[in-house]
Amino acid sequence: MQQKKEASSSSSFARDAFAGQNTSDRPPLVGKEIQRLRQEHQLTLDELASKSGVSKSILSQIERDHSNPTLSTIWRISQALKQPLVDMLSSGEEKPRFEHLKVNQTPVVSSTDGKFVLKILGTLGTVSTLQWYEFKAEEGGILESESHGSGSLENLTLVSGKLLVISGTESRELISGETLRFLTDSPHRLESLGPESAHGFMVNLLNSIESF
Amino acid sequence: MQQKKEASSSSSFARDAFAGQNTSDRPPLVGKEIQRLRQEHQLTLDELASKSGVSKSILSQIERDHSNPTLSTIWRISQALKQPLVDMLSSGEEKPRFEHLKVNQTPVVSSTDGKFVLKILGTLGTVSTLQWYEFKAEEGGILESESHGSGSLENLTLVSGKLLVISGTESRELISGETLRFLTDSPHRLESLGPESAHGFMVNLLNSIESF
DNA sequence: AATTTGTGTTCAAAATAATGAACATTAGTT
DNA sequence: AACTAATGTTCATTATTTTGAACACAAATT
Repeated sequence: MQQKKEASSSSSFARDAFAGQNTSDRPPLVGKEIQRLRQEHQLTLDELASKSGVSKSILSQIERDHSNPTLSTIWRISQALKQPLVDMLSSGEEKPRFEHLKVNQTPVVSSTDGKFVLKILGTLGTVSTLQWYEFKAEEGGILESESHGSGSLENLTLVSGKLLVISGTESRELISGETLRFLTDSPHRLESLGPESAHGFMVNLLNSIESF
Repeated sequence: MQQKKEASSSSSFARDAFAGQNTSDRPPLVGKEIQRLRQEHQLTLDELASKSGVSKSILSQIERDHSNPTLSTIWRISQALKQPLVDMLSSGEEKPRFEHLKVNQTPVVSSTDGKFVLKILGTLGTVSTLQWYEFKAEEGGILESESHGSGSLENLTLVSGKLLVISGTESRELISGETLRFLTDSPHRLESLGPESAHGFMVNLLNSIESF
């Protein structure tokens, strides 16, 4: 179960198979990105190895694209670098696109207390690629949302009122006239701070790889 | 570390190490997602195997999370399923980021008489063209637009006021709260009828639609 | 019912990713 | 310069993914 060509070089992976730059017909080359992140964190290979549990020899090879890492290896590295796995692979990945289109009705969603009303103005795509909304919320009105999936981007414009936006561990306060864009690949929450009722628009881009 | 049990089973990967559901302290389990996509595309393991170049045996194992796939393997599968690689790994990833646009950072376009003000809330893409706007128009304010190209669709929501929309030979009158979708493959024109100033929101999809 | 056809699962073997130790290479000190 | 410390690369070995063929099972056909 061993021995073939390549006695000296431990692998023929990248040099032979993936010589060129990633032109989206080859697996993404994560090497340079990982190296960049490691150096940004001021870590040596040894340090990253002990932090991630991945041996430094394979780290060295991966950084030079001489090895084809497994999912768990990439994942352990991304954890050690506190970088979402997805971001490490996204360099040189495909761009957002719109596929099919089907225009639906415009349903209204409201919170249980009726204080937050969301009007879906339009939806694009069979797989929900794009949605846009108008919303109005009385003081204390809250909208809780689940994750919309990786790469999802929400664009919120507040016409009037005051709004608190919480996404992941971060939060922002919006005042009238401001626009906020944020990734919605984690649960998030909107809260109208009042006293004036909040009124605004939202455009949601689902599965758009490119962040802003 | 050395010496594992498991003589008969080809791998000890998932059953032993990643038994539970992904609680974001383990590599993402892509199996179910891949299987879902394959079935959505109505492909058998054999068909996906030949499309992707990945052997069906390993496909079977990956779908049941009995193997820890290689980056190139995941990538080949994602290509065959026409699914961005990143989306297949999306379960259990998070990374919220914000871009906060202050009031004065929002570009504004206005007609020469200053009666029609268009606020560009956001633009997506050098690739796929999507734009959305907020607008306010005093009585008599007019916005004239050239054709946006075949298949372009404009989605207009009026928050307040009265608006006349003319596209090609057709025209519609909008009142507060209404939404209008119309093709903009010919010159078109918006006019605020007053007396109250018109205020609304627009989403423009360029070259992405056949009909609605 | 028996046979064929289609589909997913397991098996033994081969390819290769991952590991720890040895080696090479640079950078910093004496 | 020579020595040392720190960092990255290569080597030999081990562990695991990947493959193609054989297998099991079910659905459809005869």
